[in-house]
Amino acid sequence: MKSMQKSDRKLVFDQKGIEAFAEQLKKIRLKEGYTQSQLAFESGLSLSQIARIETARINPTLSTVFTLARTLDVPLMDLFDFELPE
Amino acid sequence: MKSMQKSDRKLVFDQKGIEAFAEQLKKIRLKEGYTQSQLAFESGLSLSQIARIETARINPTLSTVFTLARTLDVPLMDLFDFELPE
DNA sequence: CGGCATTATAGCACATGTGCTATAATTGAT
DNA sequence: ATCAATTATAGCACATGTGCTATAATGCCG
Repeated sequence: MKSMQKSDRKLVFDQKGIEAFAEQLKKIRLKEGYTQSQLAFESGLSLSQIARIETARINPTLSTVFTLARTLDVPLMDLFDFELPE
Repeated sequence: MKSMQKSDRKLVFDQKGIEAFAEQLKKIRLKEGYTQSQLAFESGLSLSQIARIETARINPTLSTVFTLARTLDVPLMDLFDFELPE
């Protein structure tokens, strides 16, 4: 049969970049002294979402990242203070 | 009938933040001397997507933003060098 | 004004982000 | 090794990001 093929148009999922961000978030979360659970609660994001981001399973939206920055009370730039791979 | 109601769980769409980012992207795109069309072509993103981002109609993903930063050849931080509203 | 480039909208199909809930796996302290 | 806290996975439903194509609106220069 013909199917099960994925569409051929390539969507954007930058695994390397997403991993770099995951690392950065974790670093800052720990530095600011939050558990994933606390961060989830205080931000209003779901715990599963925090975990998925830190394990680089998803490609979060800007709004989500903005929420994280506000909750962690760090300048937005801090979350992006890393070298973007390739 | 009962429906047409939106789900009550609130998803994240940070209109203010998204607008601030839209502005920042446009500023940098112009400074680097790109038209939306060129940026779309060189990045591999669709032109409609670029327009939707700069008019703050959508909430882009990190991967999309990473692609933009690479194409514009600016450090990631530059795209986030603005004050996050509220 | 006319014509061209640029930007903005729109609608569809498909892929995926997000919340929710539950469960498993890992870690740390004693 | 046990117990508690923390982190990671999983699956569902729903909302929405993205590519594509086409068209409209705007800007700009002659």
